Amino acid sequence: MSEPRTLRRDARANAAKLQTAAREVFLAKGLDAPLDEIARAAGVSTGTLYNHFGSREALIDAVIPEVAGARMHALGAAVEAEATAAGRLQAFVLGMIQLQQDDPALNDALLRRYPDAVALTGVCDQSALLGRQLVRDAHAEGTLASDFTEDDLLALLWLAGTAGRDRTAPSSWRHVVTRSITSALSQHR
Amino acid sequence: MSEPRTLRRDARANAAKLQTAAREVFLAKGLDAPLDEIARAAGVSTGTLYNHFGSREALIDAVIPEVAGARMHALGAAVEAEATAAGRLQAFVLGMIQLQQDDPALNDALLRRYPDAVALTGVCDQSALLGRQLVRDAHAEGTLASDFTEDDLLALLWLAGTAGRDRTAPSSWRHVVTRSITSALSQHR
DNA sequence: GGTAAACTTGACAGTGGGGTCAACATCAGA
DNA sequence: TCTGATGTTGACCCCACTGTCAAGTTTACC
Repeated sequence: MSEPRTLRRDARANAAKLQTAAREVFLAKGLDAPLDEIARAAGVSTGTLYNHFGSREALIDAVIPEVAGARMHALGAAVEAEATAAGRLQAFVLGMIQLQQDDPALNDALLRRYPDAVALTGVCDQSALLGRQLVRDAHAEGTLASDFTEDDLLALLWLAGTAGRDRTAPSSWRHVVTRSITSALSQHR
Repeated sequence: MSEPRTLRRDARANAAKLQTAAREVFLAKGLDAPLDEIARAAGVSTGTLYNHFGSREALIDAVIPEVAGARMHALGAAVEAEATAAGRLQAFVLGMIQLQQDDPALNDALLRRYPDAVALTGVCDQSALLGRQLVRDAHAEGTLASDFTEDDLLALLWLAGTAGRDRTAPSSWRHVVTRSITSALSQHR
């Protein structure tokens, strides 16, 4: 791969089929789905997959950032709609948790399980930055306990993501996690 | 295995070496350590390990409940020493988290990663019962928010255990988790 | 329609674990 | 000391997955 700038028609079709299959399989099963399965779903051999993408990370990067970006964008809009910094932070946290639960791939992305997927990592970095900003805003507004730090927010989301990945998690992990943020938000003195 | 009630001297020695090795390796690396490694540490082949114990679960059960029981017992004593139900609950949570962090094997046990290790599961059940009782006591005492349930406590410990297992966990997960219980304890109206 | 370049295939090797078994070794007791 | 019951060995098979490559197929262009 790489030298010829235009792919042969069949090759282009295969690449497209692979991307479609990858999107589906990744979204359904998470970013650690067997590449085998993606190749099979695309009706192509694993060799072809490697020929086109060379690594799991590259395949992820070719497919997931777009989806993740769109989802994050939508969440960003919902967050903006809130009137107060406290409201925005809460909307952000609940929205992120929702995204993580709905979509194993996004969850894996946010947990940074594949740091070599650079494009995807970029999307996550942005969302982390947004989260940090929301924490700062809420602090400035005086509606977030000052000992709830930016890192605490990221840890909270990490916990939620990790719990969401694990089928053996007791279901009330949600209570525990959300209590942590809501209590920090209601302690505005 | 099984019919002869007295093992040959060398066989007994091997079983003992295996138990010692298993204790060490399990405590150091968690209950999912390769059995290979345990056999090697005992100076014995994997066949011998299987000959004596037949499965990972059986080996775990032969070795870990004793340690786990002792640790839990010590924690129980420390908890008893507290004057109030709130104090006992807090001591229990912090103590459990400490145990989970200090000892991957105990952590795996409490997360019930090997439910077929029945003896071990028994020990965990007991500690769960103690936790539930402490929640009920604190509710009765009026020092624990009534929407913090027994299941919430178990979920909290599950979260802590899971975070502790994962080297990629952001370190402030501890803040997040402990805030959840401390806020529920300080909301006694 | 023939040919070279581009592409695909699938069998294969590698990894890292679980578990088995026929052949070999050792022990205990007569 | 000899023998058979008891134990042990480690090569071997299994699984699921990653990644490679020589041989075969298809396309694009003359």
